[in-house]
Amino acid sequence: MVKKENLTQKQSDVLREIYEFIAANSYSPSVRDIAQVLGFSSPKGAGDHLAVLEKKGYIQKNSSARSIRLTEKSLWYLGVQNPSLEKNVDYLPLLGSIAAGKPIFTEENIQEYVPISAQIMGKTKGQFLLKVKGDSMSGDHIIDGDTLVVKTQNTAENGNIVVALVNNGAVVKRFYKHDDGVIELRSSNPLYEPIVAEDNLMIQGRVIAIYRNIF
Amino acid sequence: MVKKENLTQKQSDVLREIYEFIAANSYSPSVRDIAQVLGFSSPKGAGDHLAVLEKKGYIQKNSSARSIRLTEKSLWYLGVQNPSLEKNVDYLPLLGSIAAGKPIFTEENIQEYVPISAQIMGKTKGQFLLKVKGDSMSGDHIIDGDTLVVKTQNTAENGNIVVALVNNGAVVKRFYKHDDGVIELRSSNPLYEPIVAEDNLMIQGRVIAIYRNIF
DNA sequence: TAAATTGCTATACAAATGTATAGCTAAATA
DNA sequence: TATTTAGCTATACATTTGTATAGCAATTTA
Repeated sequence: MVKKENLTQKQSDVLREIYEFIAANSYSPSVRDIAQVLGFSSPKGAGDHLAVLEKKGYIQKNSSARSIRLTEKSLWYLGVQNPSLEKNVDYLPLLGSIAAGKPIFTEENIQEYVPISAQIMGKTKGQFLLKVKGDSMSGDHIIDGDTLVVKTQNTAENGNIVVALVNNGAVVKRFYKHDDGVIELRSSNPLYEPIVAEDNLMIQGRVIAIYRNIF
Repeated sequence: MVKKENLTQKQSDVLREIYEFIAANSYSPSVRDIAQVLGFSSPKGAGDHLAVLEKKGYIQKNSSARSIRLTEKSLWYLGVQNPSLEKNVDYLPLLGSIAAGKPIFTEENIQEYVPISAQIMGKTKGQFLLKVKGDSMSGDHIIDGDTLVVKTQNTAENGNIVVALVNNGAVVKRFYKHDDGVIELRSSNPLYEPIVAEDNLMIQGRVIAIYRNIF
């Protein structure tokens, strides 16, 4: 499961209501609009939530009327697309170097939110981006600097290219589970030895797409 | 020339200002915001223009603060894209099988327009997408089914991966020009013979990025 | 256990905002 | 020529709106 604990349930409700309002009206709700839908009798309740949401980076606003804007972070958090007219773009978090022992979707791990075409990508719920380091998967034509689109999942089928967390951090490998239960993570470059099952091996997701810039 | 006579110059100015404001702020201007930029000393001047623009179908609004929305008609009129999307997404044509002897950017060639993240792609002017067929470039880790992002240009430097039009259609190859002027298009898979210069060889563009779906 | 945070109610207020009234000039139209 | 339309100025006003003050209860954190 992806960790989304950065917001409380109430804060999440408020954020979702803002999204719903903008999706329906194409302009931002007022503080009182939010309070009314959430059942608050005072604008202050909603106003306090807005302040928290802004501090945590989920919205932007200023002192003008109806000036709330959803950030890319909130679009990813809600698992929704940009509410403004076109329905083609999703936002995926680009993760930096993933350290072992910590949840993968922590604040420090997320470098930026990248808009991705839903049209060529399909549904992007629970996906993230990861930069490839090294040439251990060159046999699968995945090379250093490539950006991977990873679908979050904690199991895999034999032969899947997965992102896994082992002792020394995150690795990209082909997944194989033997009959005796031993898990093997194979590089597709023969120069690299396979990693054999360890207790603390955790599958983070499956690679479903690759992006590469050629300069 | 497309007729754009449905609006007067002043009305057009007001409409453009609304667009500029939304593009800059991601929320609608107030009546007074518009009046100020246009140099009116009264909100009524701007308000009258808004009423006309709404009656003519260029905007929608209600009595709420900052509730102006641009219609598709106005986006077309101004020759712009949705201001909230324009920052992040460009549309690139995905070309089908390119036949020799015809211009590359014909209507029949364009299968669809794919929204592409400008953030990971950079400037996309004059670019197009092309599906790879065959494994002749597998040595460069470009394989069958990959989608190429191609920058339109009719020259290339040695070693560039280019899209070229030869007798039998479009090919993706590495470009080399010898001292004697002979042009050689090399596959990176040794199983394929190089193509040597022909009179009707035309460079269409250079490959600047690759996208691949893994199922 | 003490302090901070969350999540509100109730009330108030100044500023922002949409809209109305009245009227003016210049240009276009009938 | 008379009338309408476009394009404003000046002023006013009722809401809408963001925000502040004061306070309370429950929960979480230190």
